[in-house]
Amino acid sequence: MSTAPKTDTREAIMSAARLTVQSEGYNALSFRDLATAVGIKSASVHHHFPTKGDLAEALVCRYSEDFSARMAPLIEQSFDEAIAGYVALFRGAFDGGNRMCLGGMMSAEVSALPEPARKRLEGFAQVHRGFLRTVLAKKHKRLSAEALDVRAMAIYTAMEGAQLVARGLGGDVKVFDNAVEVYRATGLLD
Amino acid sequence: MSTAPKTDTREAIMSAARLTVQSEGYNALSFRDLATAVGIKSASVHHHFPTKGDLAEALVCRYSEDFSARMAPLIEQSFDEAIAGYVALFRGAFDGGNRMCLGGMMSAEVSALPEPARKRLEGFAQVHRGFLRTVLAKKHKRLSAEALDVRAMAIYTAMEGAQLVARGLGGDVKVFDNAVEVYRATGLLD
DNA sequence: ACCTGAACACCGTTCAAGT
DNA sequence: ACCTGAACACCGTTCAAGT
Repeated sequence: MSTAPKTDTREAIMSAARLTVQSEGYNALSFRDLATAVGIKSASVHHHFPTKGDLAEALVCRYSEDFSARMAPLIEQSFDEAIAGYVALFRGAFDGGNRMCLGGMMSAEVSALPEPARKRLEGFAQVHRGFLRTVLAKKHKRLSAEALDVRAMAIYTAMEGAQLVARGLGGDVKVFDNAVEVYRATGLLD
Repeated sequence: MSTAPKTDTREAIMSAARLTVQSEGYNALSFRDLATAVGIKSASVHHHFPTKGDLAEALVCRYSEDFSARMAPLIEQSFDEAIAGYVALFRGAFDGGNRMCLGGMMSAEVSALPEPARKRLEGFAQVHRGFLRTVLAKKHKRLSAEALDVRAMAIYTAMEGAQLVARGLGGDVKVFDNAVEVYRATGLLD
């Protein structure tokens, strides 16, 4: 297999870092805490990720891949099911800890990111736009490619906002659910 | 007058801190940089704000007041004008630097905030809910108070999301404008 | 009341050194 | 290749000391 066990130190660092970024933020991420979590010393983390910015880039890249993989099976489903599944991916952040989409968190902290990591953030937005464009295209056969893209992005931004605000209010899933229900009722998710 | 000149050190600290939080984030805010900006020493900042958390609380509180003051004149206008004015308040963040709503930024970094500051964040959400509820009530005479509240919050979350994502994509106002246009076209802002 | 220098335990990063 | 201790300039915070 080309995909080895992959339970090595580098993977352990990324795994621990991802959770911390989602719950505390990138600026709150510490190489020393990370090192302690995986059982090495702070200086050793730099062997796998020369700078914190390099780790940020790897994290956004990996998160995009993971999100993409979880959206993939939804494409074959009906429009309503695909949208519901997409919403569920964001809603899942509230299960077990007040986490947040890593893309949304990094968007807030973009000023701390080096250029390569910012590019990955654009890639993350592309992943959402691409998925939603495909889903929307099923239902809106007459919309132009541009119109589908713009509409796709609006759904993505609305989901990030519902998650951001609900998180700020103590991880109140009700706030998230209520917002999504209005999105649906008013037609944003049609 | 009860409102004195107010150009004292405390105000200077809050003013500088607000801009830094909006552009870099709360976790990136440094007491030492703040001290340098206002011409005192790091330890002196603690005389005005004992802890960083106290400063956070004061910042969210003040920001809520300012936002509320800027929304107030919109209430007397027509529904469309009020919504347009509300959207403009969020759009203004992109003028001069890639800033972000302080409430949105603090929502992402909520884990770093002490309880009193989190309460102020709830107050900030209340300010938006209260304003939008009043505006929506003009148009939707038959909606219940609860329905108006939920709808108001959904508009607030959608605006925060459009700003968050646009900021993440390099402060691209086009992303923000496009998202708002879809919000409007689909009926979320009706 | 308002400010300060010095100390504390933190932070990312670098580097020479180990295996 | 992978790890380490020690050093650097940073961070929030505390405190005794100044005016």
